Amino acid sequence: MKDNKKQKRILEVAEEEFLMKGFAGARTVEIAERAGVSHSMLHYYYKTKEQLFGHVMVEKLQRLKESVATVFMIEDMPVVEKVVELVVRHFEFLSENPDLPRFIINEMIVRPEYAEMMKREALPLLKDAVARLQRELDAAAKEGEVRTMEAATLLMDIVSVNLFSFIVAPILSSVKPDMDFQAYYHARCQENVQLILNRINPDIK
Amino acid sequence: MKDNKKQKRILEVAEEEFLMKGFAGARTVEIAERAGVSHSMLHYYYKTKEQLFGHVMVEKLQRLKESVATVFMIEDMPVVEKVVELVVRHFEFLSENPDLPRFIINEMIVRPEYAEMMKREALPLLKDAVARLQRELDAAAKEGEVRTMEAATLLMDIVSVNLFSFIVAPILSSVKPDMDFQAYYHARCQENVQLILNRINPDIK
DNA sequence: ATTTTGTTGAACAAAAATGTTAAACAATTT
DNA sequence: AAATTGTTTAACATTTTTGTTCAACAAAAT
Repeated sequence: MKDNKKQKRILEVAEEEFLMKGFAGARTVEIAERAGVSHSMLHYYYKTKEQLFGHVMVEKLQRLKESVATVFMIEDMPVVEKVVELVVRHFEFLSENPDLPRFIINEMIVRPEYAEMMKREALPLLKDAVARLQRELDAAAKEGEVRTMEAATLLMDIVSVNLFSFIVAPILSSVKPDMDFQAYYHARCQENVQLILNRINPDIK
Repeated sequence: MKDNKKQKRILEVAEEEFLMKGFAGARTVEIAERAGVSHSMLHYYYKTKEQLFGHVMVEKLQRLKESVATVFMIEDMPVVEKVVELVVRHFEFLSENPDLPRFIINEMIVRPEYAEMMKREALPLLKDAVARLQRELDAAAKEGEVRTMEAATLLMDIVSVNLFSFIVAPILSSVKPDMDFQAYYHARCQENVQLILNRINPDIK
């Protein structure tokens, strides 16, 4: 038929609702309502709330995977520049999916049944990425371009500073309601790049 | 009577349940059960789930305030050492309240009615802390002890790297089930201190 | 043109969760 | 000793939420 427009719409709204309110907080009737379809339609396409949630999860984990995959997509380039590129790309990914991390982390803790799924989906890729980065860092360290450090630690630093920039954004905006988000994000991304540069080589800049 | 032992127990369990599952996910019957009291007892002390949640919130915001207050409790001391001390104390606070931040951030987004309360409770103190730190940083910058930087940014960096160490801990432990948490936290705290030191003065160490 | 698929509405069933009540009794206070 | 407060049990009422069904109709596919 008409390309399952309504089914897609349900999924879209469900994503928003689940991300905002979590599994327990979201309401199927509200999802249907906001999606502009009848209550029965929702159950026509998705038997249960659980199933609908499953679809959202799969979709989201897909994006998380893509996020990790950006590490590989960076072609041959000096490791320092590569790290900067990594920070920026990760930051951009978060700009487009600002509340994905909060959602994932929460549902992993609140609903351990999904932790397994996430491990299967995202971990192998991540491990590979860490191993590659480690090799490059070690090589650069031999040349004295960067200090010796663990790739896993570096990645954690990158993710943590970037993530936090987004997690606190709603709090900051409630403090300063007239806050300029664009300017904030721009400044924050640069701050984060700086911080990570300092981290891999205290002598840079 | 016997010092409201049961009432306290209910609150304790409610805290755990709300922190783990959020307001929407927690169940009053389960709280009563786990607290070892009857269902009616719970409603005897706390009319509604909402009210019980309110008590938990107040308690938690109190701790958050105390966390912020540590900034003031640090006596006269060179600003660099003070910052190190700050990182360590904040890290220790998180060790004792590992899922408080996730809970607070979540409920702020999911239940905006509590955001107001949090602002009233924690923000004035925080603003004061930032202003004080800024003055000290500026003074130290004049002496060339640290680079010029915004106190708010520094605090954000501290909170973000510390927070993240805790947020990822459950994920890491699911990857390596035999992981040594004690060792992890110890290493992580030192890494974070290093990172922040680099941040305020790239020439240190 | 007919069959299948999508869609609604409205009512309804079932389940889950919250909140209430009353009787009985125990412990504590006054 | 009497009154108050804490506590349980167990039933029940209420509300909220999820999930079902069915009749009717629209749109698309065959």
